Amino acid sequence: MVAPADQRTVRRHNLGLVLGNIAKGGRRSRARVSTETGLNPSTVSSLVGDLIEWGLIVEVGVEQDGSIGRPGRSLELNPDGGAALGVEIADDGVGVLALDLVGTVRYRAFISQDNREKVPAEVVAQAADLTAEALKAFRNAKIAKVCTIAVPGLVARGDVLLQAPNIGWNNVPVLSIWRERLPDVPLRIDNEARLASYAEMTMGIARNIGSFAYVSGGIGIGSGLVLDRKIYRGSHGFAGELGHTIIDRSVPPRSWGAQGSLQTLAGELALLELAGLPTDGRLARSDPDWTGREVARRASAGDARALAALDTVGAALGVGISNLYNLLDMEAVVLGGYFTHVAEWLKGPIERELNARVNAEHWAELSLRFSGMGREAAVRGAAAWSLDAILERAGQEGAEA
Amino acid sequence: MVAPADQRTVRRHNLGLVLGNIAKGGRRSRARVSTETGLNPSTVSSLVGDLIEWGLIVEVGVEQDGSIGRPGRSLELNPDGGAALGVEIADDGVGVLALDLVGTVRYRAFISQDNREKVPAEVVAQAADLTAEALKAFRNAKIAKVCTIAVPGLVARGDVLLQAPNIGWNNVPVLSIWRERLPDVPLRIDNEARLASYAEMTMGIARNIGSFAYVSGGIGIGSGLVLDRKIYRGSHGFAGELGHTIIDRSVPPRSWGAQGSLQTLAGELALLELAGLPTDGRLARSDPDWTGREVARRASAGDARALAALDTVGAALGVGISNLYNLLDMEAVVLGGYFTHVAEWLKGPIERELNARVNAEHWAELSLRFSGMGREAAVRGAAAWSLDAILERAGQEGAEA
DNA sequence: TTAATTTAATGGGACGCCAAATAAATTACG
DNA sequence: CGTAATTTATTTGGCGTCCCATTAAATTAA
Repeated sequence: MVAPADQRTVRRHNLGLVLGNIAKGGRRSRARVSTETGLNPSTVSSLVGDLIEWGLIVEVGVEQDGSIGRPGRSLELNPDGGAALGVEIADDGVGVLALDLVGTVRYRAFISQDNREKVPAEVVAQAADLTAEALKAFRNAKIAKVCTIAVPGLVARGDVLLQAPNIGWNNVPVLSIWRERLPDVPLRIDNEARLASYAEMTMGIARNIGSFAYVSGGIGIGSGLVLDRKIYRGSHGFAGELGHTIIDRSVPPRSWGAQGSLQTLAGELALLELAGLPTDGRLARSDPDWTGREVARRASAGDARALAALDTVGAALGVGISNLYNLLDMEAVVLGGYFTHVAEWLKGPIERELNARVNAEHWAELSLRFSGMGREAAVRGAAAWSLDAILERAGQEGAEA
Repeated sequence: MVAPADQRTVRRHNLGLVLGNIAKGGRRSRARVSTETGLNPSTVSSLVGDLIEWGLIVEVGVEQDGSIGRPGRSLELNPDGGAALGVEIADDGVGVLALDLVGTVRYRAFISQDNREKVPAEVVAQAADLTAEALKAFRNAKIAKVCTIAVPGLVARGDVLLQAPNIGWNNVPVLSIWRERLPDVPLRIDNEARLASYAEMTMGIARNIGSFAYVSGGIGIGSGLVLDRKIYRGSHGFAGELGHTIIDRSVPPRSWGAQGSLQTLAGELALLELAGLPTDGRLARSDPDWTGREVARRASAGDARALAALDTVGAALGVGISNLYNLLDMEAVVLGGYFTHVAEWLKGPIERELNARVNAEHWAELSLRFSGMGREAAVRGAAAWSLDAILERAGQEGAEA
């Protein structure tokens, strides 16, 4: 069922257009907003007037670029107009990142701890406390706030963490725990890889790319799909389980995963075993960067087993990615997680497989990239997602009143 | 870049809303349109007035349902308001289907011939001639016409058929050949499986399903992805190559396809070989239903090799579909092509694999269905796609003038 | 025959965009 | 140094579109 449109619809749309133009393009005059959006100057004046009145944007002096004519009055998002919060619950700790409306970091914190041994409700409460702390970085207490939590598992209906195998959580009612602590901060929950992909799209290596997949290497292999500039979640929110995808049915099963799935062939444990390193070492220590760094160290030193392991893992990953391309025909794949530490050795075998298997390759240039955000990808994506929510809601709600 | 909105935007939107309501819901009064769309009765009157003036809808008498009050005046799409044409170029022939705006079939034809031996340009010309013939079924020559061609291969930029392995075509400039013959009929080209999926969504077994995949079994295995009620084409139009997806890297290569791809393991040729039937038999005869019917006949008769072959093929297909579910989390998969003829034997092994491999299965009910449209799926989808194009364009263009 | 009910059309008001005119602030140039 | 040129922002008026309230029309119920 599609909603009918009326004048308010138009206003809302154009408010969002102006706000988005300033948010994405940065400081600029009304005149520039007018030419870039295609809206009439007088309309822009009117829209900007509303946005200023609501405290979303501010006038910050005049533009002094020495050009002819009356100088424009610079508009900017009001930094104190809102708090965009991102929280990450990972196996090795809890992190928080707070952005103001301009996108500058106001607060950043990370508590290192092994969440596999913790009680889920306590960790969520901890995250809420950390968020409350982050909010102190904002003077005005009455501003718009939104928080997004990145979790390493499946989320159902946007409120319950159904399953997070790496930290052993099941059916954690994240939203209701949160509401007890911070009832006035709206919360959204989403999968870690999905939010990381959002970070790559908004401020990472996948800017200006319409459709891509972010593939994160850890004990499991998660992925976030961005199709036509929108996060794709699937009908029930379970999309992107690339690690469970089967690429080699005939391979004998391993102790840590399904037979022939990408994650048993290219996950951290596979790499460790192939490289002759103890797999229980990774499980014991909770540093997610250890495997990548250690294998990279050995490969640099010329360790034959490490090099062979990377070739094998890269080939498996290449097959998985070729399946992605053949199904979804994206423009790029961004690799994150442990993959980034061993990028130089993975690139070759992955591209070898892509070349052999992807038909579209002949016509379309597909691009393989590695994330540059390291461990922060998920929190940053979460905060960016919150920021978008605030801006979107602002444009909508303003038009109501 | 997003376009600014103004009053015309609103009018266009609401025109589309009214037109769509009548198109999808069938004959109804202005009052009903008003309550169902949420538009004010007076607004609906005004919109309907325009649509009638432009010849898109007509008033057909009054509603005589015996209920109290003044009876409504029935509105309906004007059957003679447009011609929606669908053409299919398959390996075994060329078909055409013409719908009027109400969706009733006005013309239907199929020329049986082996297109592998034909010159591509001639076949396209043939299709154009057939379309010209179909147009004679419409009295008014000045109505809106749109034609969509379904082709068994990859289409680039919506105008060139890049590659159709089953009929051996490459780089056929379909659109320009068409323009020489029928310059006044706008043409769209798309992949056969993609259009078949559209048919399943609009009038087939996938009605009311938001996200699903149509998987078509032939010599190759093609698929059409519908995500959130929209056909997904990918960045370059190559999405849905499920057949090229690797599910069993370790399997020895076959003569007819890539090593371990779904299509070498579950395509027609694999089934024939496993069932002990000659594969060159299928290639020689150009009846796409032969394999399915023959194997079904043997399986019904208790032929052990045929039964074993179906089990093997079903298992491979099950793995391929489980990969689809794990990646895209759809609500259903619709099987078409030769699969429909052997549905009863495939269902078991497919569901076995899904059960074992799809994680989401625990929470979401996924559904496996078989197409009921047979060979007509693609043409019907093509015609339906044309119909939608006409209606959409009508709403847009009307508002311009 | 009258009342009740439902449908469709009509007129007035409000909203929001655009276009044109006006005011404001700066540079360019004789 | 003063005027012209240029660009920015605002104001005013007109127009399109939707909604609301009213009226007219067409039917059933009593």
